Amino acid sequence: MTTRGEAMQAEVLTVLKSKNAAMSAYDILDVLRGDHPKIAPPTVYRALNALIEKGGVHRVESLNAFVACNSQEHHHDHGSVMSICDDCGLVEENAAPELFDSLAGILGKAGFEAQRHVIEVHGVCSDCVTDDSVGDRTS
Amino acid sequence: MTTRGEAMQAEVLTVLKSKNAAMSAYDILDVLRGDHPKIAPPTVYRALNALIEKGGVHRVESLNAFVACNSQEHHHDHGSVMSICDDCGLVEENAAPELFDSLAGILGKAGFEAQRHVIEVHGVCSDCVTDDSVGDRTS
DNA sequence: TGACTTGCGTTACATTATAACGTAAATTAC
DNA sequence: GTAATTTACGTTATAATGTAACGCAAGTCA
Repeated sequence: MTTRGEAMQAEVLTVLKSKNAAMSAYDILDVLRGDHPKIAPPTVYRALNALIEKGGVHRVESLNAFVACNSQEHHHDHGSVMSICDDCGLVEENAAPELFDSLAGILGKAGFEAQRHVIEVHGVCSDCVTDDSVGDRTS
Repeated sequence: MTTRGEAMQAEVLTVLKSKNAAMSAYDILDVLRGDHPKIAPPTVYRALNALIEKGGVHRVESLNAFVACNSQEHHHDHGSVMSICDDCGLVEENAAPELFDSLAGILGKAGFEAQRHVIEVHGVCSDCVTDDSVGDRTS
């Protein structure tokens, strides 16, 4: 195990944390080009994959994008539910242990052995629900 | 409302139904090129989108692919859980009404108004769990 | 039949992601 | 300390997925 690459991972994580919303790999790439004019996609994808393995970043499958995992408690063990506001782009993780129990029951009955859970709910966050205005979508 | 395009939708659905697994839009495209040598991506995507609206096809977000909805009962109203076998590619829909109640509770507390649920569980299906052999993955 | 609407086919391109290769950095052996 | 080894990084190139936009053909209606 080396420590090479961790500098880049830290930079990517900083970029992601500067937003509450998901960013595409190419969004991140554009930001990083400020400091690294010659940076290329594989560098970003490698950093992202390393961060995902460590649990510091989640991939949002339904957006083909990435978010920093800001939750103090690591509910990765039980899994978590992502809520995605389609209005402002806010992405949040919600703990939901009983939901995973329920899932395990349903799929276990079918003889399915679960390994990875993708639970992403699109909708409108509390801020945007009460906000009459429209078109606030970031980007 | 016109009936144009429904022929293509029917063809796409037939292709999808010929597999128990998810297919990418370009997989479908390749099959359709047999009968339609000059077919292009937008034709396939338009047919897929129309089929998805009607409920005959689901998009698998975590695979960037599509499956025919083979369930007789339409649990789309309550939503459904997709199980995806990473070994053989099998994709199945599982009814899970109590799970959606649980989700509604969790997100409702946070003030989130859900509109679309993406619930996809990757793992190994019952056939592949009991099957010692490996590398059976279709494609 | 002619005016109008709808959406299809096509071209071109945008977006997302990875294969592959040479090399530089870190590690280990000596 | 230096050579051998391993690791993974940067780079180039390309693959895979998805869509904008335009002109025209099919259907609709007067």
